[in-house]
Amino acid sequence: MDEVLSEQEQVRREKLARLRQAGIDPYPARSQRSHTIAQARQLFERGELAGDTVLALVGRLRTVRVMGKSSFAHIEDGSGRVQIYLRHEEVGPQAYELFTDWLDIGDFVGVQGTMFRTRTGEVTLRVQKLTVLSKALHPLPDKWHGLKDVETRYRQRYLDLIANPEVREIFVTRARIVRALRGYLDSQGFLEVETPILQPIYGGAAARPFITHHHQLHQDLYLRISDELYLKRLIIGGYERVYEIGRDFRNEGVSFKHNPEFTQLEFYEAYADYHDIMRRVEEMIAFVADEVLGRRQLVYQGHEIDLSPPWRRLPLRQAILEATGIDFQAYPDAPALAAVMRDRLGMQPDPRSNRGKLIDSLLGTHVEPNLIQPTFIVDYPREISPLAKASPDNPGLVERFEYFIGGMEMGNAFSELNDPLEQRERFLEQGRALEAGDEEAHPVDEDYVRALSHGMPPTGGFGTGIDRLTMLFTDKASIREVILFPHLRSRE
RNA sequence: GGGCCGCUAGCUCAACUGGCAGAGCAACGGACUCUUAAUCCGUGGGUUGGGGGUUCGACUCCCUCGCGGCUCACCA
Repeated sequence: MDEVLSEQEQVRREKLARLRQAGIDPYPARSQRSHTIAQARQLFERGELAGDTVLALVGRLRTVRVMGKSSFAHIEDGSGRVQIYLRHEEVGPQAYELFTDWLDIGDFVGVQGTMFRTRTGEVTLRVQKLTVLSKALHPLPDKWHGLKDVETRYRQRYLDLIANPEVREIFVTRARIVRALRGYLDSQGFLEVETPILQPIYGGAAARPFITHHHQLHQDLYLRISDELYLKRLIIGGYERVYEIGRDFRNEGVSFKHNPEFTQLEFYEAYADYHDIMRRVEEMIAFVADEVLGRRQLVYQGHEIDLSPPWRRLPLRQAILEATGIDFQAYPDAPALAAVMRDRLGMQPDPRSNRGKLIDSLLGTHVEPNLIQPTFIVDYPREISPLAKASPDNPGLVERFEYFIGGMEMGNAFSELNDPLEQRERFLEQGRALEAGDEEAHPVDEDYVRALSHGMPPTGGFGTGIDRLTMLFTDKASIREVILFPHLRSRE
């Protein structure tokens, strides 16, 4: 493998070789650390360090200022940054030469010394001993402008994290959101479970799956598109409250709010209906806001949003009527609805769409972008909701809601269909759609129907995208900003 | 998949109507014992995303391929 090295890489390789010639291991296994940088600063600033206390700190060199026989630099560890100060007469000629000639910005070092304050007041470690912990062979991005190239930021996220501290914050916030969700659900008696990612039949959402293969079993398997059908089997099994936070995979287009793999929270609650779930969801999200932000108001893409319950509940029919003037109840079949969408709105609906899909596209194009404040859109068409219980007063609708914040769909829920015979009928309807070319229709899942036929209590279920919640809480317009390693096309 | 925009030194960006590819940071050499985007003097560094074409001459115009961004379609 003939690597073409840039000038700067060549220089660093030469420094590496010189370190080794001098008997210095540029990649030692062991390091000495008495405090994190944040701890050291705190102790010093509180006056809790005797002036002669020697601390051992570690970190990456981020800036270097050599001024003849003394030098300043900043090192950074996971907790923060601190300035270090080296004097030739204090560290000796060998260590001083190591610092000025063989080390570079980006290298990891260990330093031992005492804390003091410079004339300008900056807390600084006066170095007595300096060691190399890891030599970097590639230069860091510009110290002042950082790393801006979006493609490099995603492909080499570590550089993004090094150069752009605010990016590090995003993923701290993401972890806190997940922790808060767990905290809420655990406190409410939910059991966290893990269900299969490799599934013999996919289901629980309208999406094309990724397909893989088990060689020994000679069996095609699907990466799950949702956790739903397994979690409901656990309700059947007698757990009354279960949840799972995990990765789902959908073989669909990539966009600012879609990544092929994404993280979803789903929970299922026996003896709850979709009204109960709405109350729980608004309570849960408000709890997350309290935990993560310390308040229930946030700004998303310039919109001030208040997450305080109760959230608005708006029937889908009314939402579409208000936004478009079209009452979908007045159009009992797909061709009639498609015609009015064309004539009145100038839309060009896919002629293969069923009525439910047409209604859903009206929601997506004319309603969703304007749902800035938290809103539950309730009562969806039956034909796009094969796992939801029918509405008692309107057989064409189901007890389902989606919730929207900041113009984005954040999650989906319903009173779960627990009539096994009706469930089989719904699957058969889906099967016909699948055969007719709807690649996102559900396949028939007889094993799930059998599970239902052993009896599932009335149950409410809910799913929400962790990635989109993180977008909301970090004010990011693109899902790639909240996924550490978003999917990108391979190079070559 | 369609449309638009972009890709120039390790990083951030320039380069007029087609006329010698440049700056700052980083790097290298030198000066400098309280600097902090250190400063000062000097030096090197380019397949201008890949390939092809037009032209006396291409970063610039044309074709094509790759990757990315935005957007539409699609997508709970």
